[in-house]
Amino acid sequence: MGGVRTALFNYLFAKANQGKFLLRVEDTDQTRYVPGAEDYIREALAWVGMDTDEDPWKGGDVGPYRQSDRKPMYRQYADQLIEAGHAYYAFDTTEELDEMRKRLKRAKVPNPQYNAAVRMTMKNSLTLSADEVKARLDNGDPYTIRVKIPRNEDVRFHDIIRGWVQVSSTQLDDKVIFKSDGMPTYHLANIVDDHLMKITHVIRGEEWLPSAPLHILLYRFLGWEETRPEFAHLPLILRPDGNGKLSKRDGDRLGFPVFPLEWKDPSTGEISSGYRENGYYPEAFTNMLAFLGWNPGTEKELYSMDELIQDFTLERVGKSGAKFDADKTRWFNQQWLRMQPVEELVSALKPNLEKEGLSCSEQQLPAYVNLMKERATFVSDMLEGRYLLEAPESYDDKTVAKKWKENSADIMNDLMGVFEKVEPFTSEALHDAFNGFLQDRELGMGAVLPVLRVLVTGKGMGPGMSDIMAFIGKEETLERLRDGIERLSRG
RNA sequence: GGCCCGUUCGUCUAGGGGUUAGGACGCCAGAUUUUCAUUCUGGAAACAGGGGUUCGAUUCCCCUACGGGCUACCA
Repeated sequence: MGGVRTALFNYLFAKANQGKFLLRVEDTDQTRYVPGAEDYIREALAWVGMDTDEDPWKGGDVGPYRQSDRKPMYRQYADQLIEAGHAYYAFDTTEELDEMRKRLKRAKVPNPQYNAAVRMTMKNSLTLSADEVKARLDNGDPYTIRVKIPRNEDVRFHDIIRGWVQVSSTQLDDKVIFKSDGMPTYHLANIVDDHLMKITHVIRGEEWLPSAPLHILLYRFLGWEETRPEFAHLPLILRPDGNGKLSKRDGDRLGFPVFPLEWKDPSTGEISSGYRENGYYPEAFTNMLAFLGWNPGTEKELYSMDELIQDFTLERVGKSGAKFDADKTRWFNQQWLRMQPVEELVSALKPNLEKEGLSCSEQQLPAYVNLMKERATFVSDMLEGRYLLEAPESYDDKTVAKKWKENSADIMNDLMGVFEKVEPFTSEALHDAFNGFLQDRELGMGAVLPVLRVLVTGKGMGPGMSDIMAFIGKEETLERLRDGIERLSRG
């Protein structure tokens, strides 16, 4: 959901500014390839209603839209950087790098990195002779290409959300920008692609803030400063238990889905539940996500996607991380459920009823929904009203224990007599008949109604009884009463 | 450890040099409803701490504390 929110903010910003929203798949790390992930992303975006203007499937003017398909495009920029003296070949093995880090750690170097201070002690084209470098290259020895971070220079850049950020280049390391497998790392690929694809705004999570100075430097080294996109680093979504940022690995352990759609990890087979499968409206999900870090500055909280587009600005995005709140998410869903037209709720409820083996006539469905929707957060909550469709199999123990008295059977029998004469069997008529009965017999509501309810529905709570009885009809009502009286009388 | 970012009710947040510091979720109480839910009314609940600047700081600056992020041939 963190990824969905990042996409959402990008989408809203693009749409609010008459821009285009394009999807680029950043799959430069082949070791992390996950089958099905692309389709999942596509489906998730479709579910929440973010239409892409250009993407790997649809194509567009600046494709391809998958970095693995753009592989041949990157090398020349790495070479350009080497030629300009902003990058160099590095031949260090993993073991040598580990050793270097251990060495720095032992020496208690405050900032142990592959940087200006150590690069002259490593195996790279800065330390090796030109002949040796050429020999290694010709020989096909594995190598990476690293940026040569300038010494002691303040890198300053403006972030739309955070204002001016300044970092000393001394803190930066000579990041690998081109891997030994021939693929660029994120840092290079991202800059090259954003430039080539004419990206105007980089709106991403705060976890990227520390590498933003590197990106600024790369734009400069590549000579693209003039057209460099603007940056906006979004605050992170934090775990409700206050322990770090929300991550995929949190799965359902926190008691709520962290995935928009159900996700089955193809390697472990582990299933993580999704908001969609849990009965959330995509509108509620989006609404909730938008308000994690953004607000319109008014008291309006219920926002459709179109309204979000209308009111969204990056200036109103906050700076601090937001703990995810599952209760509020449910509340958003409840609100969205209520805004649904009855027909929508009817068609959403149908499959739920079927799954439970319940059937309800088309004519009765709207009435069912109207009776139950006020007390539902999810469509499936309306199943609570199953007693509208079938006689109860058991009676709520608590209500029976508290309300079923010696004379209850007699009272109910008399009440049946009253209901029998109600014609037509409407809610209003039943209401009047019932009240008349209470008056005649000088009985209190509390003594009679709960008993009536438990007999007819089996429950201790629910919508108004006259509505329920009118819904199920005279015959069924009387039958349930007869049946219930008998069963409870037997104890 | 180093660097970067952040800090208003429990949570999401509004606000911004002088306010009874506002709203929402959740919680509690009352009203309505026989009940539950809904609805309505009310309530408890916050400017992390210390220094400055100022007539006046929650708001501006610094320090500390706390939280978070990054520190890979991952993104």
